[in-house]
Amino acid sequence: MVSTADREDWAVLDECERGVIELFVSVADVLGFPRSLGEIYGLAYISPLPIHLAEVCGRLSLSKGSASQGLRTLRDLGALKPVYVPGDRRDYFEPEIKIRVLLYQLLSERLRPHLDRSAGALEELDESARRCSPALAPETAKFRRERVELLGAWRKRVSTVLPIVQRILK
Amino acid sequence: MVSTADREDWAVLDECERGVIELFVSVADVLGFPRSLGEIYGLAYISPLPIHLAEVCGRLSLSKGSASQGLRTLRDLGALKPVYVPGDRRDYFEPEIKIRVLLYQLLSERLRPHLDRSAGALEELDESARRCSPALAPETAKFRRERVELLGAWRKRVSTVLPIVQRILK
DNA sequence: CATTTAGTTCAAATTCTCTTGAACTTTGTG
DNA sequence: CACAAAGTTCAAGAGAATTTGAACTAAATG
Repeated sequence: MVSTADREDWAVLDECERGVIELFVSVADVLGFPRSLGEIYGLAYISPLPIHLAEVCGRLSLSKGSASQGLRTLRDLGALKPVYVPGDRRDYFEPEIKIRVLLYQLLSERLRPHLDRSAGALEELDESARRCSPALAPETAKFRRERVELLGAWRKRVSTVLPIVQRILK
Repeated sequence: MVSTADREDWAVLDECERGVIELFVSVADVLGFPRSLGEIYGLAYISPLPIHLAEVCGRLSLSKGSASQGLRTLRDLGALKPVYVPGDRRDYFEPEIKIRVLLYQLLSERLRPHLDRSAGALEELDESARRCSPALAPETAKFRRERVELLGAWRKRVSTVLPIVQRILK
């Protein structure tokens, strides 16, 4: 084995690469994702070939731990897709570049689970409202029941609109 | 003035109120807002009367600083609306409860500014790509120009879809 | 089967965000 | 005009989220 085997030196990011990565970092920020996710996706996006762990560490100066976690999260989100490279043991990834798919998966992974959880929470809330009612002035109890009902209506509305939005993105 | 003037004791939240507030805390979480915003909006949402600063501090055990900031942020987002109460110097707020309006304002305040900023960033990127081209293999330079162009297409697409979504929420 | 390489895991450290609380401004009251 | 009440501001503290790095597992190689 050559002496430089485990300490490959990766090319420093040029202006254009930095710009693209910066843009994705700001997108990650808006979406509430950690900076490193934006960096990794950005690198994948502007790289002509699939990327792999060591490259991410080397070119972005991220620790192996961060890079590994980041790659996994992005794969789980569907933002990076595994690519099989024959004769190479490393895991390569290329970016999903269809905005429709990206947004669809984002909505599915983030909003949908919350909507599902809240369905259960709303039922419990309904019971809570009922349980608390006797201790309250009748008009207060009524007001609360209405507000809790409204929450249910909101949930329904968002649940209905979500698939439509996803379809529009087509 | 009575001795208890500045140390009013507010009713402890009952089960139903806690439940509603908890739900909004989880919404805030999904949207990447601080917990306190969820709590304050939740309190306003389940309160039959407009709320004010001291009430927020007292019932949610938040500091005056947090409450003040939180109320302002929610007002800026359009999630809380100022209510004038004659003969009372305090600032009262009631919640915006039209989901359409809430979501519309959320999209406008969060996504729109980012889209606008990115328009400028993309132009610069385009120049960057051009500047970096001479130093690259022709096919790499071409690949980059395409990817940068694609970013522009994404932005356009999202900019187009956003108003449509807002209209659907009608 | 010992060694090397790819990748994962997780506790500790770091960094960043949010909250607190005290000082301050402003406005109303006697 | 002194005082009280409402609200703001912001530096410092507390807390949460992210990143690191070292120890680990798994798989390939000779």
